[in-house]
Amino acid sequence: MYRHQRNHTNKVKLTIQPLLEYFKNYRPLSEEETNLLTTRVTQRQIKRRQMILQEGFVCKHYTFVEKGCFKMYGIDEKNNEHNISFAAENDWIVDLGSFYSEKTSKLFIEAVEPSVILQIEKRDLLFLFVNVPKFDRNFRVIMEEKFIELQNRLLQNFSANANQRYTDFLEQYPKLASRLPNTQIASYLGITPEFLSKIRGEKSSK
Amino acid sequence: MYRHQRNHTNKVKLTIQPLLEYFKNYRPLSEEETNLLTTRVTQRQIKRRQMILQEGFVCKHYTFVEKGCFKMYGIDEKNNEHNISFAAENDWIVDLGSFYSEKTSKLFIEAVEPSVILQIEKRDLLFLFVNVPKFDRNFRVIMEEKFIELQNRLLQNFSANANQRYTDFLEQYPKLASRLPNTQIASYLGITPEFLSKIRGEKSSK
DNA sequence: ATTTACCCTTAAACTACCTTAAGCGTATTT
DNA sequence: AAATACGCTTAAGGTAGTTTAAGGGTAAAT
Repeated sequence: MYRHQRNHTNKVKLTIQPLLEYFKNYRPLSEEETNLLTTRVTQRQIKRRQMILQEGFVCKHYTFVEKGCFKMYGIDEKNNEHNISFAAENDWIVDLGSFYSEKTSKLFIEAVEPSVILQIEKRDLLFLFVNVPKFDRNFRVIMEEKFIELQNRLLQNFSANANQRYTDFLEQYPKLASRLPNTQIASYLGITPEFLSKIRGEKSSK
Repeated sequence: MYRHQRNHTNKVKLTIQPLLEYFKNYRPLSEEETNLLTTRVTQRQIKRRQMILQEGFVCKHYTFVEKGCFKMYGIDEKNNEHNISFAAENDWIVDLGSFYSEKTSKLFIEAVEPSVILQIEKRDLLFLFVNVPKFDRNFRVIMEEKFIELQNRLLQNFSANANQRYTDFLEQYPKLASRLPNTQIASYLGITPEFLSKIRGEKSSK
């Protein structure tokens, strides 16, 4: 009964372990660094379809996904959603532009599954960057990885057709592909759900 | 006559000043840090259309543009070029994925103007990251900025049509727009030169 | 100085992908 | 348990952008 660990907000008993494990892929944190981090993150339980960022608001948190899955998307003038990214377990999600500039975001971040997250506010993250050089190091590497991923995606969007992009998505993110509805995948690929359905029909008939 | 400062390679007399000025936008380098950097960069003069990276080779250098302009692009199976990015004065250009993984690149980096660059090799950059925390800091911030820029571009490619994208490009990069041929801009926008020409015709007739 | 390569444009035929609409099955909410 | 919203599919008609081809202008290479 997780109700027992809930207070009147959506905060839950803090377990930072997954984040520490995650950092072991980079430069692992010392005990002291862990303590500095622990006092500066907040753990939250998020319901399906709950938004942790809405268009018109400033993105106040850098979010680490412990459990569940999120999508970040923008809405165009015809009211179509366009998925910029997904984030499942052990991944980050944030509108970095809004977070640092403190300007209102044009994006939404929404849970596609019931989720548990760790959040850091800007002042706390800056504190860590200033006082723990290892955070500069780790986040430099993390940002480099994210940048490479994003650049590959951009190139693929230019040079491959929808069928190719879908095929490659299935290969590259099999776990995401199996836990997300096709509508969400279509939006990520930059096509309509109807067209994805057609592609799927053609593929399976082969 | 710059011939006097050239040796048998394309190296020229080292002037690192523009890079130091550039770092003043972040955490400026001390004299000692400047010395460490200076011994680890190589300055080169690059001719128009000369390539500093070709598909099938490992990207060995992190490149800072002192003068001139470069494009990075991929070629699809129909032999069409797709411009991923441009870099003019005081900007970086590198296939980050290939640079760090040391796997062969799928990209080309080519000078679109006669250029002067500073290049750092991987072992030297890693040396700087390890020995000068300020480099971790500066490149973390640089990567964050690059990531934000790229993410905005991806979103725009999904949510705006070619006309919009072209209009926004002219606004956002007026200097690039005036020094690049339209064929290169079309490739960056993800459309054919013919279609860009049509868009331009429609715009100017208004 | 001449040649060659590149750049821009126009236009007609073509295609990948979108729009709209409708029907059906299955989660989710009440 | 019923109602509602969501997800997937099919299909017809529409549009943004491509392809191919051709001509003329300008910059680069020899």
